[in-house]
Amino acid sequence: MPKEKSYHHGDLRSALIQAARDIVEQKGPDDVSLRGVAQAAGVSRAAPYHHFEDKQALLAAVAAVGFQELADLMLSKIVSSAPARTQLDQLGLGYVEYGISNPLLFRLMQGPAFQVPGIYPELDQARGASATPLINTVSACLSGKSEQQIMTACAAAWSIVHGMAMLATDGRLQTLIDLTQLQTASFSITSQLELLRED
Amino acid sequence: MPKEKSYHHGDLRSALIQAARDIVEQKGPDDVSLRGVAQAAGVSRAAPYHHFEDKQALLAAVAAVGFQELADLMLSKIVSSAPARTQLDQLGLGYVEYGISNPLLFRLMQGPAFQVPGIYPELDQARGASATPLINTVSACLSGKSEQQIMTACAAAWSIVHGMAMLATDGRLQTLIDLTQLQTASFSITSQLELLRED
DNA sequence: TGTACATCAGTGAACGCGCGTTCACTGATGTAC
DNA sequence: TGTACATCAGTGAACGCGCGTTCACTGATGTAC
Repeated sequence: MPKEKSYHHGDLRSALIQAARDIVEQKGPDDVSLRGVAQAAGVSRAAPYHHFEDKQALLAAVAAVGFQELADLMLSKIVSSAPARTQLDQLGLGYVEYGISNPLLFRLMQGPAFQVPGIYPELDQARGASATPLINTVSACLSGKSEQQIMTACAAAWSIVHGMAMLATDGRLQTLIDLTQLQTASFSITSQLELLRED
Repeated sequence: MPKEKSYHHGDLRSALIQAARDIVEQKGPDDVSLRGVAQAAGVSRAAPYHHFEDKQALLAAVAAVGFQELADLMLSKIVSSAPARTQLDQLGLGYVEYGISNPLLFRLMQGPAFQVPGIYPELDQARGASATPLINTVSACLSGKSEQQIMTACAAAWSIVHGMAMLATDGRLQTLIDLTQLQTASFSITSQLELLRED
């Protein structure tokens, strides 16, 4: 989309985010270098500094894109006519699926550096947006319950999908179960939990 | 325990693991340098190479210690006279508690580099030992159920405690619930899950 | 018990590398008149 | 419409740094006789 051989790039900021994202997914968050990103974008080493304060700011922008995509995927899984509890399953599967589809980007997003609020507002907003649907749906499932019960249930629901995503992206879950069953629409996360109840 | 001013250290291998562990917990897995570890152990930069093939091997040894501690803590939480389902809660709380108590070491242990089996046998064994109690206890809970059902329940149980530990160490769970309730013996992980059932 | 010698666990200096970042610069763009 | 000029987005060279690792070395240890 940019002009073929212009001195100015046209949309270098987006190109850098995309290049960084590709490198994160190919080599892992720890092996991303600003020089490599600049090279992949076909630009000099110093060019990124016209668009990002430093390396961390670029990675934060990548993480923000990830959170937006995560929220989009989760919401796209919801069948709005379904009961709340089914919607919760759908959201959860979206969460896990995103992690499995973008394992190293997911790792970047979950890194400790990007959990601290107040540093990158864009990231804060995207992170928050990815949490909202889950909270809303759990609330819908437990309407009438106390605020504390709802929050605790949110923590449990979030924990299980987060744990699944993390373990699966590490290949650790595969020693126990066949991951492809997670991708099928008929699989229900919450119903698996019932196995753990006393019976 | 080593002689006060000997040329030879005495037990440098253990001292390096301990020093590395301290630095991991203080500065994070990504900011550990072999030079820093050597310095912390009061030894020259080259000394570690007499005990570890390279930096990665030292970190693998640190991770192995972590998995051993994790397994020990989980097992220590079990009250053997309790019903299997209670034992499962106890194990799970041990898992979460270890993660919260050793957040950065826990992160190191869960890093992708140390999930690949066959490279560091000692690490493989420790990692396996930390998984066994969970599998055994879930099996006891679901005796009579199919192998696949048991494995799926293992995956669910592991996922939730893993997710809780990871989210809690990032400070993300604290926005929802008060973590101190996790530390109380009366808190039951599996019973929280029941909130998510339809009712 | 004493001595020669192999082995082991340290030292200290150095190598080479990739990295984040800075700086003076230059070409392109857009705007005021 | 044409020109002067401020501003912006690039370049390329360089700085300094910390790192993992290697290598020849040396002091301590332990063992054979």
